Amino acid sequence: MCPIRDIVARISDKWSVLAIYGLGGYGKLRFNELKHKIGDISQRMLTVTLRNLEADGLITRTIYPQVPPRVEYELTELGHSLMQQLQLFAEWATKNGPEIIYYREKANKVIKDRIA
Amino acid sequence: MCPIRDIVARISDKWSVLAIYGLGGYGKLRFNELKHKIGDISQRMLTVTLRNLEADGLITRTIYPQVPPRVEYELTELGHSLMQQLQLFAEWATKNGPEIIYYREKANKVIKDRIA
DNA sequence: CAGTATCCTCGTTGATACTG
DNA sequence: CAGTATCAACGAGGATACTG
Repeated sequence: MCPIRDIVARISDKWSVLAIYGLGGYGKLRFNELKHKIGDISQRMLTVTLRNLEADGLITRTIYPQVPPRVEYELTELGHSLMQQLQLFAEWATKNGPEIIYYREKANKVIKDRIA
Repeated sequence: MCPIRDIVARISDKWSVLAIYGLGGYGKLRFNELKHKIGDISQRMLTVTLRNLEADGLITRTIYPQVPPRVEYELTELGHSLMQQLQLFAEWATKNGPEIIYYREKANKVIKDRIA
């Protein structure tokens, strides 16, 4: 319905963000290189995520007809634009994250106290 | 592990964003007022979402000891700060959303063509 | 190497019913 | 009014095995 809600849904996906960050920070990457940068992503989810990002015009997928296969992923201009937005948000999170964590732990403590 | 990832996870939640937007746009709101603004959220999910946001110090929850009960929710300063970040992102989405939608539909078309 | 195909689990969500 | 409690369903996501 709402277009913004639609975009946010795709963007807010954990794996999408990590993939974009990976490509944004290192430029062109092969499948397993990116997988290694992200670390704890399954092969399946990386494939799905990359296909979605490609369908949205955020990354390009270049296949080199070799054996063994070589596929490289890279942010498009649109992808870089999004990356910059994410970067802005990351700065906010870095600055305000500790305060949120502080409140969150304080709330947890209350719960623990109730149990005890 | 990563604190940013942690914050993003909470922020990227669909209902959290909509609740923050509701409170950001209308100021102080009662439970059912907010529920109505959001529209398609279940009572349960609104309760859960608001509790989480409260625990993170993003909103305040004020109970007025009356019958029937009256509870008001409002963004904290931290919540407003986050709201501004979301606003920035919304602007980006408004500007670039159509392009993403365009690519996405084009990709869907290809898939449909393959099936046909 | 870069996937695809399958299965299976686990968490999130929604519906429903009840309450201070 | 503003919840809480419970349950059931659904789908995202992980593990594994196979392939061009």
